[in-house]
Amino acid sequence: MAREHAVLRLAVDLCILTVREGSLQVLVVERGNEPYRGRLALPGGFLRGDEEPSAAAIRELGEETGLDGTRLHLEQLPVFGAPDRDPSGRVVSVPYLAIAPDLPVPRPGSDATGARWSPVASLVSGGTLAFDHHDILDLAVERARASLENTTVAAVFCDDLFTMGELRGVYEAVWGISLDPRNFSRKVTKTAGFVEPAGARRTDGVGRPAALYRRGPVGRLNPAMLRSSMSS
Amino acid sequence: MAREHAVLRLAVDLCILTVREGSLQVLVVERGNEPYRGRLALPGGFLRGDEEPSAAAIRELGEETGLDGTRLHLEQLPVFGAPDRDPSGRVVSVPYLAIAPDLPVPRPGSDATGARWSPVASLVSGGTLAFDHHDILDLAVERARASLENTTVAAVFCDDLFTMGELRGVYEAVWGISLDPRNFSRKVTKTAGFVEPAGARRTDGVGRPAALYRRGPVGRLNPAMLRSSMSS
DNA sequence: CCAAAAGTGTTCGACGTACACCCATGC
DNA sequence: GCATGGGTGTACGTCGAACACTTTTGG
Repeated sequence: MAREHAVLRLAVDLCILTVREGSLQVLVVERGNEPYRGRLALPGGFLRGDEEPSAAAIRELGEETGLDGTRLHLEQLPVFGAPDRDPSGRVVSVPYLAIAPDLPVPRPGSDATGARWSPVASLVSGGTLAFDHHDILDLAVERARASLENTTVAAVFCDDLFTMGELRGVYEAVWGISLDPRNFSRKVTKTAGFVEPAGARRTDGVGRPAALYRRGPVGRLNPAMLRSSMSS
Repeated sequence: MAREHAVLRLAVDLCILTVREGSLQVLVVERGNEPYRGRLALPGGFLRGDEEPSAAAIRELGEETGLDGTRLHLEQLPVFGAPDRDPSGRVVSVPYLAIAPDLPVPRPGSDATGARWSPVASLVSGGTLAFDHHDILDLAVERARASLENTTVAAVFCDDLFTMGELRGVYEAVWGISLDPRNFSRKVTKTAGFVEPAGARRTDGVGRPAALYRRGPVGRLNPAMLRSSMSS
C-alpha cells in the first residue's frame, strides 16, 4: 500500500522574456542566499500555504522585479523534479514562462541582489545559471518560439501601441531569422482580431511614418504564422 | 523575507486515453480510500521520496492498471494546485496524459477497486469524477486533440501494425469529425517518416484488403494535420 | 451482380512566397 | 536627390478540398 510520501517543498521559477535592442533577453537575478549564493539564476521562490502556483508566480514576479504580473502573459511549463536538483533538500520546481514588453526593472529584489536583463544567446548552454535553470530556460525559449506560431502573444512583447516593424522585430528576435516586411504586414492585418489599427502614426527618425496598432481580442492564430523560410 | 513554506504532498494523476469501439475512452478507477471513496476518479498516487514525477507516473500506471508505462506516450500537463482541491489536506497534482492502444486492463488496482474504460462523452462535465479530475480530463482531451495536429502520436493509439482506416479512425474519434479517406491516406503516406509500409495486407471481412503500416521515426508533423473541415 | 472498403487521378481555389513598384519622411 | 523604412499589387507555385473512377474483397 502507500509507502512513505515525499516530504518536499514546491518552488515557482520564472523565465521572463523580453525583446530588447533587437535580441531576446531573459531576466536573471544574482542569488543572495545559499545554495548557489552569488550565482545567476531565474527569479523564483517557494509556494506558500494557501497559494495557487500561478498566484505564487505573480507574487514572486512583483517581489523580485517590481513587475505587475497580472498584466503579463504567464504560461506554465512542465515541472522539474529530479530528486537532487537542489542541494538544500527536495524541491520540485514549477516553471513559468512570462512575456513582458521592454520595461525597466524598477525595484531590485529582496532575496536577490539586483535583477537585470541578459541576452539569451550570451547564457551559454550548461554554463552560468544555478540549479537546472538552464534547462528551464531552454524549455521556455522553445515554448515562446512555438507560441509565436500559434498565438498572438507576440503583441505582448510590445507596448500598448506598436508598429508593424516592432511586431516583426519580435518575431525576428525570438525566431532568429528575418522576415519579409511586406508579406508580414499583410498576414498580420488580414488575420482578423490579431491587431487593431490605432489611427495614429509614429515618426521614428528616418523613413515613412508607420501606422500604430494595439492588441486585438483574438488569442489563437489560425492559420498559424509560418517559421519556415519567409526570409528576405 | 521567507514566510512559512507550504507543507504539501505532490500527487501524480493519469489521464489514460484510448480509442475503443470508435469512441475516445479514458481509464477510470473506483476509489477504494477516502476521500471520495466509491467515486470514479483518474488513477494516481503520491510522489515518493527519491522519485521524479514522470517515474511516479509510470509506476502508478503499472500499479493501478498493469499497463507498461515505458511503452506508452506520456505527456505532462499543467499542475493543479488550488489549496482546497483535496479535503484531506494540501495536495498539488501533476497530471499526465497517457496515450495507449486498445488494450485489456489485466490487473485491477491495489488502491482502487477495478479499473475500466469509460467513453469520454459519457462523463458529463462537472459530474461524476472525484476531486477536480474533470478539469484534468478536459485539459488532457484538448491536449490530445492538439497533439494529433502537430505530432504523430495518433499511431500510438494503434497496435504495432495498423491500417490507414484504423489510423483515420483515431483522428475521427478524437476530433469527433469525419475525414475524407482518400485525402487522409495521401497526406499520411506523403509525410516522410510518419508511417512505414509493413508489406502485408489485412482482410477484415468485407472490402478490399488494406495495406498494413507501422510507426515511422518522425515525431513532429510538418506540415500539420488540419482539423478544419476536410469532412466527407 | 451488388455492397463496401481501399486506393489513384484530377480539378479547383486558397494562400504563402517573391518581388516590382509606389509613398513619406530625414538629411 | 538619396537613403531608409512603410505599404500595395501581382504573378507563380504548392497544397488542401472535393470528387470521379478503378481495384479487390465478401455475400
